[in-house]
Parts: sequence; structure tokens; C-alpha cells
Amino acid sequence: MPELPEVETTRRSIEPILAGRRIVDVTVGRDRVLRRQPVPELFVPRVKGNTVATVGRLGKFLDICLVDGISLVIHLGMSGRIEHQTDPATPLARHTQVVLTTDIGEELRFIDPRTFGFVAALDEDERHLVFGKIGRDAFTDLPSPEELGEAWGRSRSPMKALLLDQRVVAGIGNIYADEILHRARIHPLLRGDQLTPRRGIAIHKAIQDILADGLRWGGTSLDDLAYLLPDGRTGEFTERLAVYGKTDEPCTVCGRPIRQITVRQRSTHFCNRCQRLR
DNA sequence: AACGATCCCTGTTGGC
DNA sequence: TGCCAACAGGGATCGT
Repeated sequence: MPELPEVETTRRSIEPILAGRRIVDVTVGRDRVLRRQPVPELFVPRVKGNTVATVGRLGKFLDICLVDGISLVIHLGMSGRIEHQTDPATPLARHTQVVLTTDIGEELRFIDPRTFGFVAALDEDERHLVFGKIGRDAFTDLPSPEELGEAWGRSRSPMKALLLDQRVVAGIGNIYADEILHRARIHPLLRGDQLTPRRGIAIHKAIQDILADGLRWGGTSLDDLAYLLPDGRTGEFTERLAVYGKTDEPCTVCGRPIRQITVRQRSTHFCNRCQRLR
């Protein structure tokens, strides 16, 4: 599932392919992936013929800024990936939703079986509307431990839910939330208002460390269907996961079996010896 | 306002 | 072995 490390890996891969290039063609598979512009007739003209200025990211959102002020925003959802094709003759993968063709004939293909992902071509106001609801980037703009305590310290929500809430810190999803809490030795059900300054520092460091690790290894590819790098490789952080999907397997720290519970309708994995509620 | 549940979708998995 | 229900989840939306 694409979270911040996967999206940033994707961003870094497509930046050199897109920056400065003119997008000469845009095709849409299923209209369902379009946001704001519900049909290709409204979406395509905003992108086609336009030139890419910068390739940015906020949380899990790719933010491809075009020279005329339009922003091509892409969210990979849970099963989305971007594929780089130097040979347009290569048949489209199943569930290809959007194809961008650059002025040197290369293609970027957005593939998303479950269509929880989307694309949108936003003007300045619309972009402000979307990004205004999103918090600070967990990798490039992580709030200080004090700021995190300020934002979370009065909430009765469990820490697992607070990590998944994109309005304060953006980019963490279900996999990395579990890994971060394990690294910080914090129980997923610990309430925000139970977060001591000491624990605030621990979780701040764990966010930095886990995301850096995920990024270093090219992200997580849980199965070969889901997330892949644009060149088709799988993310190697998968083999380094400590708790996610490790139910009943021994904790890498203490050897006790990893527990699985449900928090806010999300599967949650933790070690009940290393991560105490008290 | 804060919090929690539901829905969207389809490939994979697990149980019978 | 084969079939089908259950499961997976990011974010929008709605209800309490």
C-alpha cells in the first residue's frame, strides 16, 4: 500500500522523466479515477499540451505543477502505482487508468485495480482547497515533539488513529503506523492525552527513523499486485517489517508473538510486551 | 467539535 | 479440489 516512502520513491523516479517535459497526450481509462473534472473532456485539456515545472509531494499526494499554474495531483490510493514506459508499444497493463505521453515519446502509466486512487487537474484555488486540509509532511516538515504533543495531547483517540489522521501529520498509513508505534514502544491504543513528553520524543524519532528506513529500501510491496516502483522493481522494506502482517510471529525485539487487533476498522499489529499501555 | 462507522472496489485468501 | 464469502484499506461522508 503506497504510503509516504512509496509515494516519495515514486516522486523521485518520475521527477527526471517529467521535469521540463511537455505532456503531448493524455488518455483516461475509467472516469472514476477523475476528481473535480468528472469526465475526460474536462480533465484532459487542462493537462494536454502543458509543460511540467516541478514534481512535488505532500503526504501521500503527488503534486505535479505545470507551468500555467495547473497542478496535476495524483493519489495512489491503496492499489495504485505509476509505471514508466520508454516503449509505448508495450501493451497496457490491466487496470491502466491514465496514460501521460511526454514530448520525447515516453509514457507514464497510472495503474490502479481498486480505483481508490485518483487524479485531478487543479487550479490555484482548488489546489489550496485540497492541500489546505492536509497537515504537515511527515518526512520533510515533521512537527517537533512539542508541537506533536500540542496537537495530540488533548485527544482521547488512540495513537494508532492519530498517526493515520492526515490533518496533523501527513503521509503515514496503516503499515508504517504499526511499525512506528513498535519502534517507539508505544501501544496502539494509548490515548493521545496519555502521551507524555518522553513518549512524544520517542514517537517523533520513530516517525523519522521508520520513514527514512522505508525510503532507503524503496518502500514496501506487500504482494506483487500492489505497489511497485515505476521501473517495476518491488520495494525491499517488505522484508524488514517488524510487526505489520507478522501476527503470531515472534517479536524481533523480545520474541513474544505479535498480536493483531482492530483499531478504527484497521488491522493493527503490535507486541504486547514491548508496547505497554501503562 | 470530536469521534466513529460506512462506503467505494477488486484481487487474494481462507474456510468449508 | 473447488467455490464463495470474507478480507484488505485511504479518504469522503454521514451519523452520534
